[in-house]
Amino acid sequence: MLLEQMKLEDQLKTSNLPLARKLSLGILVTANYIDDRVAEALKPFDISIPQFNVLRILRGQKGKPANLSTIQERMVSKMSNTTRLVDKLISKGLAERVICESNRRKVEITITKEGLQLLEKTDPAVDAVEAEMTRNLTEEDIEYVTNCLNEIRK
Amino acid sequence: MLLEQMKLEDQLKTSNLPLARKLSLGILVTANYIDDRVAEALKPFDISIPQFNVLRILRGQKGKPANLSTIQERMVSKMSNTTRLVDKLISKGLAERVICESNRRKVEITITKEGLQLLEKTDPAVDAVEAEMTRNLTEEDIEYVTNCLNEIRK
DNA sequence: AAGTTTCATTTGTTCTAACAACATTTGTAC
DNA sequence: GTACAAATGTTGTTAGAACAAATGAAACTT
Repeated sequence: MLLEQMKLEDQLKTSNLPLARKLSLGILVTANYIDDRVAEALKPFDISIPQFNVLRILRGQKGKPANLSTIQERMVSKMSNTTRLVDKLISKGLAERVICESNRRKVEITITKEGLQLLEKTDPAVDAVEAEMTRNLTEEDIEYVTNCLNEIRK
Repeated sequence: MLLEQMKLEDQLKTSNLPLARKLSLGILVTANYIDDRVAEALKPFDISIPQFNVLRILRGQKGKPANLSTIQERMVSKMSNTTRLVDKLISKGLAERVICESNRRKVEITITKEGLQLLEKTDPAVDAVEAEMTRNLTEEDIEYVTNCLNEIRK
């Protein structure tokens, strides 16, 4: 499975692409790699990455309900149809949705006990993947790269 | 449009997330950012990013036809259904497909003159986006980050 | 040389994403 | 208070992705 990327890997490492393109390609390829690894770690728990991300956002609320726009603000990808994503979580019993009483346009979404329990099981798996992926990097490397990435998005 | 990411951006920059997660999140968010920017640059030309990537792969063959598996090896994402992606290019007149004579299981895909002309128009737009995104980084920064990304995928 | 395995691609199906149009509630201006 | 605009979600539709099964061609085995 990883061998399938070999050819592109070679291009990235040896070719004389313009630097900016090499970086951009490197980021895209690495993001894909991370997604694959995380998705694999989540597979035993029958949950997709977007669903997992929403669940973590809900947990991050620490009991305070989130409405849809809050979730969208915190998602990594734009997620045009968050409604149906939340539907999925609800149908799995991992989240709940109530119409907000003070502003009935809004909707209050919370994570259920089952959702929290699921995250407790997935956390170690995802943490392990993340730790393994960065095993060759020092703390300084990580800080440095993170800062450079922030510069790109400025 | 960029304001919508503020909340997540804040998390990334200020929060005390574990370093490995901060890096992983940073890469994913940046990859999304790049995709958005490039897609925007390609919009006037009515071509999606996957289609654009295939076209560039075909051009990189310098006349030598590519078969499907070659294309897949060079794509950033796994692309389960490359057949239909190439169909799209063909229906737009940007690529051609012939059955390989020496091994009739294979298929030979080439870029057409129209495809090349399209790329000549998109190149400056995409180059500009890439240059603009890396404007705050030095060559050393880029090399350094690229190497770190390579380490992650090892 | 007939049968089995492997290779390269295609096709079918199901699920998700993107985009736009719609609905409903709230806020504001007369 | 009625009218109009803005905020917040939902739904419809269309296109693309994921996965598995199927097709057809070449290679291997005995």
